[in-house]
Amino acid sequence: MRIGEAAAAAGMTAKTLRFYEDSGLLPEANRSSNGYRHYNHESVTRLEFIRRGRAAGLTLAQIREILALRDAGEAPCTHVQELLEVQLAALDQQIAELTALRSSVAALRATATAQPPASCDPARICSYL
Amino acid sequence: MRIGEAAAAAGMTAKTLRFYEDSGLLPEANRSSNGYRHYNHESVTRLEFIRRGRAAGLTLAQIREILALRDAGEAPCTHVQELLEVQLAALDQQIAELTALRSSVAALRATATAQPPASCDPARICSYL
DNA sequence: CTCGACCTTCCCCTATACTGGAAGGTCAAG
DNA sequence: CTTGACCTTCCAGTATAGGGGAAGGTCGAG
Repeated sequence: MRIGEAAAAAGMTAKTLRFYEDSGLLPEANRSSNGYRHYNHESVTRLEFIRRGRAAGLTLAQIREILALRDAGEAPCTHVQELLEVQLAALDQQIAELTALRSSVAALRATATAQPPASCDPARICSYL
Repeated sequence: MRIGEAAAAAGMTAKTLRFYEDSGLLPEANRSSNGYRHYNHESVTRLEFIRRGRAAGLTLAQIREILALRDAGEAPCTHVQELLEVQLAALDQQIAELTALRSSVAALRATATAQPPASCDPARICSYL
């Protein structure tokens, strides 16, 4: 299949496929005599792998690393597990920080709501914020 | 205090402070007669707020919006309160999305961990990801 | 034979959040 | 008086993940 079809099958654009090829996530595509890239089912599987990795929050660099291991004939499973552990820890950290920030903003709102309307003088900086 | 000292106090670089000023996250700094910016404790508090927001995954645009509420001298307080509500909702949304992503990654890890090593066939893309 | 939908390469642009470095001014210490 | 550590502005580059659009080649349908 040609690039547009493969891209659609993987839920991406042709532009993205060329970008992935340039970025080393895809091998250089086979070309027909007219120079068109063509892809097979395996290519689409690889693209879906990339898409799922992105959806899981992996960077293209991380995905490239996994694919490189696979292409070298080495089972990436241990490496994938390590990457997932790292990703989980990062997410936990991020969620904790965001939750703390939410508390801060909620406190601001609580203070703002508790202010008597009379203190809301447009000429003043709303100091409770 | 001068820019380097304020930056160090907030765990940033002087470059970043100038960038934040240009980006509208900091008001134009007061200058000494020699043109040096100078800052006070309040400035550092603001910088720390920004840093916490960044650590929590907020964009500078989001932080700028929250800070604009702090600075909203002319805004009617009801409007300020509305904006705080919007910010809170945005934070809740962001926390929900991160939490969903975390579940997704945790599920991937669980599947990966449960895979018998024998199924990690180099000829296959790790199908559990 | 032309039309439209594809495809190609090429280069530049987007947004985010800085970072580096050049060229020059300021200031306290030795 | 010079040195070095600051500070100033301005211009340019980095990394990420693509997107826009030009200029041109290819192909099946009408």
